[in-house]
Amino acid sequence: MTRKIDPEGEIVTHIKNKDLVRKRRRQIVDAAVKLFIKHGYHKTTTRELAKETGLSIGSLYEYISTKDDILYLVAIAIHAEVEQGVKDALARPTHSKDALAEVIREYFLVCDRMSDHVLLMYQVTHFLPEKWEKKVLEAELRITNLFIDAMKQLRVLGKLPNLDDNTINLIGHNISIMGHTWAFRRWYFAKIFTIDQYIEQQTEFIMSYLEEAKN
Amino acid sequence: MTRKIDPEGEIVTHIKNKDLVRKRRRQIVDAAVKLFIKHGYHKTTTRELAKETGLSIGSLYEYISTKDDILYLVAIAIHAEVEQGVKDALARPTHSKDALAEVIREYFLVCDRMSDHVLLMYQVTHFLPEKWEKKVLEAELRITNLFIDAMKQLRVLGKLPNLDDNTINLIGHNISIMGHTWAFRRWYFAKIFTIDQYIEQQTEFIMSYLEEAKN
DNA sequence: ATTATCTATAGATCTATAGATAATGC
DNA sequence: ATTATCTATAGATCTATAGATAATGC
Repeated sequence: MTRKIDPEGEIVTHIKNKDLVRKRRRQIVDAAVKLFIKHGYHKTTTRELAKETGLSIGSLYEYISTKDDILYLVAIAIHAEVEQGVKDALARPTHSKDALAEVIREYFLVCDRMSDHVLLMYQVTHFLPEKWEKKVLEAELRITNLFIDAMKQLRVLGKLPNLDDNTINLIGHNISIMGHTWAFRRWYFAKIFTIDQYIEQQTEFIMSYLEEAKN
Repeated sequence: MTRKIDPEGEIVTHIKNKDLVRKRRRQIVDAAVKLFIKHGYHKTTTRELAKETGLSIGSLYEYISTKDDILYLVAIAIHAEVEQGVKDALARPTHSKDALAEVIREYFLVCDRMSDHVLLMYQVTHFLPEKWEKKVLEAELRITNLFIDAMKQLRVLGKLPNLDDNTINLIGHNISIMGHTWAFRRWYFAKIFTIDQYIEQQTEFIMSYLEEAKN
């Protein structure tokens, strides 16, 4: 079920050894995430990237063909990590009586852990070459769909009111964005909430709508 | 009441004529907004900015002292425009029986008109020198506070349940961000909603919480 | 022999300023 | 005389590649 995403196959390289390519690109992504978060994409130079990766610039350019490629690798890696986090939560047996709340909670915790990454995505997605921007938006949508599907399942079970699809879609996106919101409004929220309080309040907000509509 | 914000006083210039400074900076901002939206801040060169503004680079640099200054002028201008839009809505006599819904509606419409600007802000706020980033976040907070104050007023009038301040703050931020959401998830929402439908649905979402809590 | 890595640098910018020129006001 | 504007360019990068060197496998 957990479809393996292999985006790297699309970035050209002259290196024959596939495992090596994977390994080096992982190094590149790790270095890039660190530097992009610190200085942003545009202000990070390929030289700095090479240095942080531990390769020479020459070698770096054997594994990618343009600086944009690195941005794409980073974007995909971040989305994959968030997606995995949510999927893990979905796979785990639910202790809470409310499965949806459980998923929301795990997702918000992922967003909390990865808030620098979330901010980075908002900064740079738009700078990807169109073809790759599309891929990244698809990844984003895949995550949102995890919430939407969870709600649709509950709807079938009669545990949720019979909302129409568009409304459920909207709620899914709202959940997704409320996670991001914790990341990019942390400068404010951290003054009045812990992450747990934030989760509790937002969950209540979402649930109250889903409950009320039931009647 | 409508406090005049004069951020420009803080950017140094050798030009004596205050009116001229205002005029030229307005030109600069107009050019910059256009180019930044099109190519992003980092990829827009000072030469392009000068050309679009109609000044030589030399002259451009008489009105600002670094490229960052231009970003700051742009950020403040955009926030001022959004803030003004919402304030206008608040000042207007309410026809709707629900004052809050009216304000939300106008705000969302502003976000719809200015969605490119909203996206731009998410890209660049973090690249402002710290002192100015702070100013921009304050501007953002001022807008959010318009919603929060509107709700607090309703609370006093007994038209809203007696929610605690933090909860109202959170709802205020949610409203603020739902406006932005239309901008940065337009690629998806435009497929399933018109802006009017989006407003209606999100308003219902917010209101249902405020109503329910009343009981 | 083949594959991976490195050094050195071409070539293309980009920001910001110095110093010269034009416009404005007394 | 003072204020505003322009031209020309210094000085500093930055991406990407060519061609040389080192490591690996038969």
